This record gives sequence, structure tokens and C-alpha cells, in this order.
Amino acid sequence: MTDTRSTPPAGGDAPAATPDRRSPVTLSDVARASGVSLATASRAVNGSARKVRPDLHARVLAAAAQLGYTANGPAQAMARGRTSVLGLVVQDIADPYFSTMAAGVVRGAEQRGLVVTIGTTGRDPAKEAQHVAALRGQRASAVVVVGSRTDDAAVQARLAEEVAAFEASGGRAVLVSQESLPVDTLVVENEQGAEALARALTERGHERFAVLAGPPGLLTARDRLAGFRAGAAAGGGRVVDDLVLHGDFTRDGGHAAMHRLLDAGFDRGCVLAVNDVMAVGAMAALRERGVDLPGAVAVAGFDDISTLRDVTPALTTVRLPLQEIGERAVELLLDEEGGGPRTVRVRGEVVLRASTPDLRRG
Amino acid sequence: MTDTRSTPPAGGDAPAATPDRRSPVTLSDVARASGVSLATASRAVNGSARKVRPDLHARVLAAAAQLGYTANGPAQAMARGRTSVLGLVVQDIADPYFSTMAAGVVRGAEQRGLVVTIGTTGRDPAKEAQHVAALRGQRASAVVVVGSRTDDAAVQARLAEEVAAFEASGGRAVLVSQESLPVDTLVVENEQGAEALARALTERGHERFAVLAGPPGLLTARDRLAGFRAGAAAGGGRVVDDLVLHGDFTRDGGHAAMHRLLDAGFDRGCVLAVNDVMAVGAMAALRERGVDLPGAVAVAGFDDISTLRDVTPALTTVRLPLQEIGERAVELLLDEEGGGPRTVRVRGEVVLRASTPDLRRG
DNA sequence: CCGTGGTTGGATAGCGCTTTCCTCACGATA
DNA sequence: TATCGTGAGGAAAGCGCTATCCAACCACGG
Repeated sequence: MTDTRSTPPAGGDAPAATPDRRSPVTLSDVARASGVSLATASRAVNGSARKVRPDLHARVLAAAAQLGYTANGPAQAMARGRTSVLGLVVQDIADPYFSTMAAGVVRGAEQRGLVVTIGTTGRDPAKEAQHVAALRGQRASAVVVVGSRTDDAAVQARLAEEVAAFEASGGRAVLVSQESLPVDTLVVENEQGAEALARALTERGHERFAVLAGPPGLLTARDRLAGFRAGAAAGGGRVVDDLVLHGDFTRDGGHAAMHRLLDAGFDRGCVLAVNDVMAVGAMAALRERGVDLPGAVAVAGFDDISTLRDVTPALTTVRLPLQEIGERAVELLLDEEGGGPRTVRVRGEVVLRASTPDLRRG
Repeated sequence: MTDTRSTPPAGGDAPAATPDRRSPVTLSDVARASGVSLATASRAVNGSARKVRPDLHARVLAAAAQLGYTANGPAQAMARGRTSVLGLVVQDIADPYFSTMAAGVVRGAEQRGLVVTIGTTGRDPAKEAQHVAALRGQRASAVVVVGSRTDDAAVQARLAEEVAAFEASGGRAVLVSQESLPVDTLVVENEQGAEALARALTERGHERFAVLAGPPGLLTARDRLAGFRAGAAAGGGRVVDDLVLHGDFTRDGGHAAMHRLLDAGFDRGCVLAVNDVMAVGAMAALRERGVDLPGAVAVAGFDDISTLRDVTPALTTVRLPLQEIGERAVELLLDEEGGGPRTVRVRGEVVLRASTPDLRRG
């Protein structure tokens, strides 16, 4: 009981690939079975700068395979001082905006042999910092925070602090859509995209705009609104202040806000919902109220969520390369850093569809 | 250079909460700072069966907070022999079916202090076993495989083997939608749901059915088809064999299959797409071809993906409590097991909407 | 006043792996 | 043939934490 724990099958041929009970086959077992030292076994099995003589190398690998050896992750992480975990923090993984981006991150990470852990904030920005802190404890090697971008300074400061601590501890961090922190950041050009959308809409003859604007404190929503306003003005149209309603950044938020808009007497014009999910909710509300869509009221969204492309009428929106954003975030993470924090800007592309007909040509 | 690494601030007051460089503050530092042994510090900070005298307890906690101590996850995992990781394996996290379920899993896991890692197979069933193996190496304490359910026996056997090895190594496993393996399983009653759907449709006067059936080897799709067939027959309708087309389990798969169906001369009847995403693709195809929907061709889907509820005409489908399934999977994982593998069955609920009008009443 | 449980700190042995060092063998150069 | 440089295996020192075992120490009862 005091010696080397359960001894592996000592005889000539060990039971092959039979996952015995509590799989205690360690590197030592492999080393012993192949008659080399622990160090050599480690070098052969898990790679190292040092080379191992070919015959020994093969012998060790054979033994490992035959014993069904699997490296103990935590032990490796401990010895190396770092795991190969990439922590992804999002608001809600069920939201297609985040899940599409997550798919990109997962894809990039798996290619590079990283494991992705996912943390959700349930749209509470304060939880972002908590997750980053936890990730630091886990010795994650990287973290991607798809930011909520609030205007709550204390919350932002806390996040900045945690991210700094994370990086100080040797990890790499990338924020998506948050430009105000001194960290590598992937900025989605919401304002520019919204402006371009508004211009395109005015070119189609739309002039009077209402906006379903999302939560007041959410910078993403705010940027989109600001850009849209600017674009509308530039194109000769205008966003009517009384017709800017706030609501949740969700389908139901858009649905409710649209109802309120209709209640307020709005019955003609173009509505921007600051994301596609809200736009879909808004369209549902319009149908429920029997409003002619897109005849009387036109609707535009933002994001170009792929599963939402097939609504009727097809939704005008700004396409964001969500999956690509996820992949780029991983690239950014793994690239060697030159100097200070880098910023990568991603633009959206206006996609005009049937939900905002061309009024000029009919 | 040969002694105890970077020594912590020795003076009276250490710099508070300043995340110094590579955050090397360990439990030993905390113990030293609070003048107790490592063992006591461990007991105070990270809990244990053993009690610590209140004043010491407080002292240790204070020191930990002041030093900004965060437990080293891998080290804990190593000492305990197990991590607090729950591995989730899905096909594609961007697919709302999986991301909704993932949201449930994440929710359940976070409540219980588990970290969720996510692995994707890209719809390659063979990768499931690989992920489970990797998770075993990571000493994950639990794994949820949202199964693809192929009919490839070798692949299934491999998965069964890996899951067995995983459980043998002390972890807990739950499969979603896979009944054939000796593991705790959450079975989605696809066949029953499809049958109920078909019956409901025949009651509405539909008689002639085509099916967009997904990949041939996919048991989920096959079960839905079988159930639908049975239900149609029972209700006095029939699934026309020539009108059962296979295609990818995706929007584009449904889109392409619908086009083929139309090419084959189908222009009247009811189409079942074996999931909502395919149904949406099919509806897009129908619109492209100018087919009267739902007048000439009615469409039904399966899953009731929430973001797809607002298509026009609203989609008849079978509602699956996806998020709840995820949460239940976590429950199942953590429940103490009684005897052998348990099976939990989840039923779908038919939701009739405008895409399949009632032919009897007009 | 001493024996006897019951507590609670402390010392310490690992957990499985990576990674210095150290050593040895071999071939090349003088 | 003697010396040095190089390449590769092996011994062993941790990585930071948990958990086991011991030793104090307390409050009792006899």
C-alpha cells in the first residue's frame, strides 16, 4: 500500500486497449513498459525541443498506444504553468449573434489545439470581469470577451483591471467591439455601417425614420443609432426623436417596442431595429396589427443573421461577418504582439432586400 | 536564483490588490502572510471537511483578499485528481438547435460551479469519440454528447468505448438522443413527435406528403421520417416514396432538396422538412419558384427554433424544449446514480401554425 | 491531579508531468 | 592517440495544491 500505487500488468502482453478501471496509466507506466526514463517518455510522447532517437521514439509511442495512455491535462498544465484553454465570454450563447461568433472562435481554436470554455453573462456586464478573473485562476492562455459595451464606468474599469491582470499573468486577451480599453480589440464599425444603411435607405426614397433602439446603456445600440441618424440626415431624411424607442436587444424587445410605436400612432415610414432579432420581432408585431409591410412600414435590421434571412419580406440589414470575426479574434490572440494594443476594424456591408422597397422606382 | 522564486513583499504592508507582474501569489504566500501553515490556509480558503478556528479563518481570508490570491485551477485539479469541467460535444454551435441546448447546459453548469468546454464535430460523428477521449485526458468530471446518431456501427462502438473509458475513469456521461448505448441518456422522442404531427396534419385535411429527409445515415432524421410515415398512414394520408428526398440537415440542404422536389413535378401537397432550419430553406425555395405557400404547398418543420417562429407563413412544427433538455442533461449528470443507465424521455409538442392551413374548414 | 477523548494546526507526502542539469558515448580534429 | 564538441538519455527538482498523519492542546471525569 505504500509503494507505487496500482502496478500495471507486469506480464508479457498487457491487455491491449482495454480501458481498465480508473485508467491510471501514467507516463511512468509508459516509460517503464518501454524501458526508458520518464524524461525520454515525456519527450517522445508529448513533444519537446529535444530529439529522441527514432527507435526509442517508436518504442515509446507503441507502448503508449498499447497501454492506452492519455496525458493528464491538469498535470501538464501544472508543469508547464499554463493550460491550452481559450476562454470565451459572451452574453447569451443561444443568441445567434453570439453563437455564430462562437462558432468562428471554436473553429479557430480547434485548429490550433486549444480548448474553448464558454462563460455567459446573461447580459449583465459586471459578470464579464468575473469570468475573466475565473479564467485567470484556471490559467487559461487566452480570453475573448465579446463585450456588451456599457456606459457604466465602474463596470468598465473593473473589466479593464481584470483583463490587465489576466495579461500580466501571461495570458492573451482580445475584446470584441470595445475600443476604450488598452487591449487588443476587434472593433465592429457599427456607426459606419448604420450610416451607410441610412444613406442607402434615403437613396431608395425613405425619409422618415423610427428606431427601435435597444437598451439605453448599450453602446453598440447607441452607436448604431448615432450612425443611422447621421446617415439619414446626410441623405436628406431624418430620424424623428419621438419615434426612437428603447427596448431589450431581443426578439421580444423588438416586438414590444414596435407595438408601442404603433400605439403612438406611427403608421407610415421606415423602422430601423438595431439588430435583426429585434427586427423580426417588429415584423411580427406589424403583422399582428395588420400593417402593410413593407408598403406602409418598411423595416431594416442589423447583423444579417443567417437563419433570419428567409423571413418575409426579406430583411434589409447590415451584414456583419460574424463567424469571421470569431476567427480573426483567435488569430489576433495568437499573433505575436508588436507594440501596444492593436485594433482591428471590421466593417459591415449594407444588404438591401424587400423589407425596404425602392420608393423611387415603385 | 536557486531559492524560492520571487519572494513576496516582505515588509509590513504589501501593495494591496495591485495585480503585480505574473501574479505568482500562491497559497504559500497567503499562508506566510497570515502566519499559518499551508494546510490551514488551504482549509480556510478552499474549504474542507476540517474546521478552522474562526479568527484564523478570517485572518487567512483577509490575507488572501489583500494579496489578490486566486487558486491555481490546474494545481487543484491535479491534487484532487479531477477538474470541475463539463465537456459539451455538439455538431455545430452556430446551429440554433445546438446553441439553444448549449445555453441550457451552460446555465445548469454555471449554477453548479462547473466550467463548460465546448467541442464541435462539424457533423462528423467520428469526432465525438475523439472529443470524449480528449475530455478524459483533461480529467473532465462530466461530458454531454448531443449525439448525431449515425447508423455506422463502428463509429457507435468507438463512441461507446470512449464513453465507457470516460466513466471508468470516474467521470459522468450523458448522451442526448442516443438510446442504443449503455449510458445515461436523454432521449428525444422524435418518432412519437413526428407521428403526432402527421396525425394533426391529416386531421387538417392534408393527405399527400413529401418529406425533405436529411442525410440518409442520420437516425434522428430517420426516426422523424418513420414516425411521420406511421402517423400519416394512421390518419388516412400517405407519404409518397418518390417524394422522400435526402439532403443536408441545414437551411441550404432544405433549400436544395425543395428545388429538386419541385423539379420532380411536385406542386401540390404538404412537405415535412425534418427540421425547422431545412423548412425555412424549403420555404425560400418555394417563394423563389413562385409557388403558392401555403395554398398549393404546405410546409411543416420540427424543433420549433425560436428565432424561426416569425417566418411567414408561421411554421407548423413540433416544439422541443431545447434549453430545458440541456438543463436536464446537467441534472442527470450530477444526480447520484441508482443502478444501471437511466433513460429520460422528452416529448415534443405539435404546434400548428399558418404554414399548414386547415383544409377542412377552408 | 492525572488519564482520555475530541479538536484543530502543522508537517509532509504525493498528484503526473516538464525541464533543467548531469553524464556518457561517439565522432571529429590536431 | 589525446582532446574537445555535440547529441541524447537519465536523475531529480519542482509546479501549487490537497489530504493524511502527528502532535498539541483543550475540557472533562475519576
